[in-house]
Amino acid sequence: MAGQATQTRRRGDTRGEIQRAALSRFTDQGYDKTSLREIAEDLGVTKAAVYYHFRSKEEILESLVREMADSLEALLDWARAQTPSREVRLELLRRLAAATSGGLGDTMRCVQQNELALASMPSTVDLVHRYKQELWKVATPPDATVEQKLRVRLAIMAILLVNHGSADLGGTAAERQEAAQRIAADVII
Amino acid sequence: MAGQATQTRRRGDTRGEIQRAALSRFTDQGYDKTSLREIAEDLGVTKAAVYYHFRSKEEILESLVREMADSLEALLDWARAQTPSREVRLELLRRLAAATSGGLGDTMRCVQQNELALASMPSTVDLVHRYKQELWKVATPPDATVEQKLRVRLAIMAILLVNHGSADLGGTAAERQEAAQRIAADVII
DNA sequence: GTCTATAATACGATAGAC
DNA sequence: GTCTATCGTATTATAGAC
Repeated sequence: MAGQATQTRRRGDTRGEIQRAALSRFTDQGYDKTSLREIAEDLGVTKAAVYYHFRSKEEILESLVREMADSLEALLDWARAQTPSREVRLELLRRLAAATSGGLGDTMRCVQQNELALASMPSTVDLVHRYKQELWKVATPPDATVEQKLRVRLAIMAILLVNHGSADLGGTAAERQEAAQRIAADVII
Repeated sequence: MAGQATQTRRRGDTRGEIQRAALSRFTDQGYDKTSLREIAEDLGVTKAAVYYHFRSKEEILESLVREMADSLEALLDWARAQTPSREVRLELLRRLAAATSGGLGDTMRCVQQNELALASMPSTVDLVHRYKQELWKVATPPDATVEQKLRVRLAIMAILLVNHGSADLGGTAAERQEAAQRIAADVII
């Protein structure tokens, strides 16, 4: 998957292609187990070419994390502009599901899968942690108890969970998404 | 943390010490980012000494996975001997919480944190996958819908979630555990 | 922008002395 | 059972030609 091996080395979006190849590899085999040689060969260039577009391997992952942060920012901005209520929180979860069905979902999955690798990257550890906290915060009632906070986190996990893997649950992707929304609505106070 | 740096190189449980040091390192920094040199130095020996007790780095992680599997087996055996009912499933979750409060929890956390590294280890990928499925299976009603299956997985996640990290939820560890049990009871049909 | 070539380093793993 | 010493390999990253 992912690559295009040979030929087709004509387009001028090498930087973007590197990001896409890296996203795929990082998600499937992990950041540590992915070498720059693999990424380069996926698009038919050499390692040195990759180093023209990114100063380091870390910087590739960092660029993906920043894209995720930017996408999430829009969602957070919307939520912060609302008056907190249960209906707003449920709408936030619906919007999160919609957003993570697209490209944002792939990046979030990559970030999630490589949480440990990111934890030892000074340039991104704070960013990842901050956005996780922010998402929890806007989805949680202001006066929430410990149990209510935990409920919110589980609701978010339900949404994110069905966006990848989970095919072994059976049913279609749409059915799984609807099930996750029902559970989220049920678990949130 | 974890280590004892120098001195104290007297006891005859080097194999166990290697496992403990590896468990700690693998959990905190990840399997890939942990070198055998680090593990060896944690207990004040050399890499070569580690290779006397384990044939490879993989074998260390493998030994931890097998210990986890053995601990889980007891839980699964109990569950399989019961007549499926909601009360039995809730009791299973209580027993899971109790088991994962002890040493099993540390190993499960390590396995969870290194899911991606384990996925590329032929010797353990099947074992991990099998035990995850088995745990889901015994906790799920025989005729469960997609939504009910998802609910069971979330209940299990709630239990495992509060067993590590989650300190930022506030409250004591016991309070978080009780909250998780209440949510599990609430989310399970 | 992409190449070839290579430096510098760290790793997993082994051999053989003690 | 632990040591010293080392092998072979792969990696990240750089220098300089084109």
